Amino acid sequence: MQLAAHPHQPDYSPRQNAVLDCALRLLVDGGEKALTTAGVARAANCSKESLYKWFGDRDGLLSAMIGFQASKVRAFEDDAEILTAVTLREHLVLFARDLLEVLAGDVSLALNRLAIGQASREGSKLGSMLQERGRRQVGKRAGALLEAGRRAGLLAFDDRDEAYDTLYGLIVSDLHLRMLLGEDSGRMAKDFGRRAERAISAFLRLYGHQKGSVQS
Amino acid sequence: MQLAAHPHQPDYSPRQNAVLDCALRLLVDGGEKALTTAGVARAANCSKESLYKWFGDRDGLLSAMIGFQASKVRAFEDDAEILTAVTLREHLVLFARDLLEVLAGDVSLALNRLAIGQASREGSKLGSMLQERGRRQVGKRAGALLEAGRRAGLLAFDDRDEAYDTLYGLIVSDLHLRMLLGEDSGRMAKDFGRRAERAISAFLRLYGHQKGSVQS
DNA sequence: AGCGAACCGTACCGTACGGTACTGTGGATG
DNA sequence: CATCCACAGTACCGTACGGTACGGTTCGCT
Repeated sequence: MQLAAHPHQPDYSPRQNAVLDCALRLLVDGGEKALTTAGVARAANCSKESLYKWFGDRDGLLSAMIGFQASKVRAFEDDAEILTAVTLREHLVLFARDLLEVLAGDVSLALNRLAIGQASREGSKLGSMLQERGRRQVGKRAGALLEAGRRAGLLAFDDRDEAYDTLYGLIVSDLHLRMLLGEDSGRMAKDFGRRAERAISAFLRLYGHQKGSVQS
Repeated sequence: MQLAAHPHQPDYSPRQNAVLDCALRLLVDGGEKALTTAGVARAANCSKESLYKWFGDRDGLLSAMIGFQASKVRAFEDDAEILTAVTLREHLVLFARDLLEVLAGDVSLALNRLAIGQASREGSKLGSMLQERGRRQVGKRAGALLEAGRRAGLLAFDDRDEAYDTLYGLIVSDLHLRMLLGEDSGRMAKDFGRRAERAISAFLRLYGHQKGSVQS
């Protein structure tokens, strides 16, 4: 039998999605402080009563926003093509660039700031939600890529999670945190290409199976 | 009269430092939401009026808290001893462990959450303050270590900042962000040793001079 | 046309917070 | 002892927000 596409997700109506979109825009522009129920209602041309009817309370709205945003990221399945040393490198670099651009996105930054702000009090679940919906998805794509590279004899590692952790660190380092702290993300976005190349070169030197290191 | 030790820092009185300590404790326990002026005054047995007299307003209090906490981290100057491949590795592993433990500290986590939460609105300056006081200090220590390693012929790199960026990424990866998002820092703290060893091994494979495999 | 559900707009309530003003008090100084 | 000062404690004010209630309107259904 066929399972529902998103069993865990309430999957709101188009109207409600539009409201969530407005709420996200509001959050991006003004931070969490600007995300008031009255503000969302005004921006989305809906009533506060409807907000509470649809999302329960403010926390419900926040959770819905995260779920909504996560539902917009496409799975980006890598088709199983024949990997060579060159194509693997290309795929890795592409992955690195995509990852950096996702992390630098203003919506991503705003949601991460929101979840981090709520992480202090117990039982917020926003952090784990973002972790689950965000990083796990990205990690799955990277994991498949690494696995394919190993099957093709191009990569050598024992623990896939460990290799992915190294890959992630080489690509991102503390750049994500610095952007979260307010450093201008647009200014550093022009270095993403060079950074991705650098990180993948290092990763391949660490985990590549061929003897001589290759670089472009 | 004796000059102040830190010209850039207001350098508050002992009483005010005690108040800042109470405020930090409050922030660690309950997050930013719990850090109210009335709460700080109650916890520190002082009056709100004194708080405003000493720190101006709430933002001044937050800045003072960051400055106060930063003033407590010691510079940790590495003495210029003769580096060998073994001692360099030991120093790097020690640095990695220290870095991880600092990042996992509850005060550090709370302050980073605070700064990130304030980063959305313009002109907060808290993020850059934390960046300046925190990472720059750590980076200076690491930079000196890397430089010493290069002078001793044990490391090979052109750009010190780039090498440090790689080192940082290998050590921390997304662990800092995950802790900021609420993941239990205590549970993962027991892996810091293994993680530090792993990261330094990888770093030395990338930048070590004893074997081949070096290029720009 | 009649009806009811969904919903918008707004007014309202309780609360909590940032910031200010006032009063009392202990302690130093002359 | 008289004076001054820094401070604690508290009461107070304006505001803003989360959440609720209610009247009016649209729209689909019978």
